[in-house]
Amino acid sequence: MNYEEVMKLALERGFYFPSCEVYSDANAGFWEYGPSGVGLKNKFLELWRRELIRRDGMMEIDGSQIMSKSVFEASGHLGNFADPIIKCTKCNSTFRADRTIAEIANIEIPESADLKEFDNAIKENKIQCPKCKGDFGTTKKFNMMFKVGIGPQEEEAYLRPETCQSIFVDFPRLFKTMRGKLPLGIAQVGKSFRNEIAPRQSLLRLREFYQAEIEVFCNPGRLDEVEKFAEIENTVIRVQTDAEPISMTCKDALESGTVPNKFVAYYLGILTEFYEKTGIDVSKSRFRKLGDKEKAFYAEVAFDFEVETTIGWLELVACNYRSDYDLSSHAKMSKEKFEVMDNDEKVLPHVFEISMGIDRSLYTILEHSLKNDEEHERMVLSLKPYLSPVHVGILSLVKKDGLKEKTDEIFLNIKRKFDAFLDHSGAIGRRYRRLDEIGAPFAITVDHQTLEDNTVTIRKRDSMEQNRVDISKIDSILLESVGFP
RNA sequence: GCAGUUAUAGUACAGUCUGGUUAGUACUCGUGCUUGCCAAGUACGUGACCCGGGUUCAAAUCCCGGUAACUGCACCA
Repeated sequence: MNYEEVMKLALERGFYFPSCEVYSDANAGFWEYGPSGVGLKNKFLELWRRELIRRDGMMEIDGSQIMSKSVFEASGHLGNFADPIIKCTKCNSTFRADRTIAEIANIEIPESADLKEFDNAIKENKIQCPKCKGDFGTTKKFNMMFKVGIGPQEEEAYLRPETCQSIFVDFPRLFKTMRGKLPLGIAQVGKSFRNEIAPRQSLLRLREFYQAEIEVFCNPGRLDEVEKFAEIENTVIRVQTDAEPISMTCKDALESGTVPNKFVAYYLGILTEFYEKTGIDVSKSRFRKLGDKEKAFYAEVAFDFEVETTIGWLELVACNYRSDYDLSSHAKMSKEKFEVMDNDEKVLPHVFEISMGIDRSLYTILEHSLKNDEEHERMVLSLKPYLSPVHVGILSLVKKDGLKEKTDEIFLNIKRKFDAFLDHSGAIGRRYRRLDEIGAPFAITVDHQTLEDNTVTIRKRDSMEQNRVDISKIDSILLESVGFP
């Protein structure tokens, strides 16, 4: 299904909707999750924990969203996360100063240069607005971080633009107190904040968004000593270095030099296995190797995990080899020691990052799962059962003759074990359709025969097929069918 | 941020050009009846003119400003 259909479903069925929508001063780039969206998100994260965190023996932390100025001085975000920007005084269009100067006058000025250099270059080369030939105002820095004032003195601090900085600054304590050993993965789920110039397309470009980030700390001298590589060596990943993505096993990716070492190949492998289990069609995915100009300022090698959707390729995960960029800057700035012992060797670990955009992932899951079943005139959200916000609908065929009471009783018995939804009202078919749209894989229906022999029917969402089972079997059937793989 | 388009119930749309009665339709949603396993029928019901200002006797409708969404450009650490 396309973006519009997903949007309609999101609005009608409580997946997500605009924030503060009853007020006219609501800002762009802020959206909220409704009950169905939260259900999906929680289960997605549980899968993430199972498939990546626990599988790899990582630690998970939960850090502050507001962090001190020094953190971002060290991380480079105060310097590099800002673009030099020029604004046309006539038509108000905004341009990147460095790029515009390079394009028109063919002069390369690094984006971190003093702002006066840009102003001088504009003056000397008489650079004008490419759109309207108006004059430019002075160069300003636009920083994408939200600044906040702490306490009555309004001390300068920032909302984090990525969750991983807490992982870096917490690393020394975690390594010591949690008896860390390299390689060590530390993960975090939480919100990040970026003051996007043009937020667009609901969950796809937000100013406040969820990330699930993993930072794996490793000894740079041992990137090919990865025993667990055997687990994924035959896993097929899709890698794009040139024009088209190519399917290859992790082993082939490594041996052909497409991926630099076993360490990186291992994580690309388990990441692909994770996404396969979300129901996203990984045959439409690619790890796109980024060129020097596209990479983030901290990245040495970078692969973006992208998935094809009806609105084009979407970047769901950034996989960056950040080397010792972060730890060495934090060590320098804080004057703390970030080196650790790896066997007999003292090393400043390097970092490989798997930075996942949760909101975009959820959108992609919805788009890849939503099907129009024309034969039965219904929309079906074919979510993996373990990701569905509602596991099972509990329905009475009719309300009367004691069926309602019997249905209530069944609901009472399972509502704490499963995400169950009780529904008595309206035509049975309509209730099935509603459950189909929020992706509930099963519906249990109580009918007159239930009162006679204690059996109910279980309807499957995708096939619409129904089986009659004993009430005592419901628990074990659901347990098996909606459990995580 | 620039340009274009748009903004009416939960959703999709009509009405706006040409200002004037109780803002209409479909689906949805709620309650009853009916049927008794796939959006049926039936009756009743809930529910909206994006925000602010102006013009006018009178504004959903005209004018100005704002906001948001969509498309394109630019931006995307």
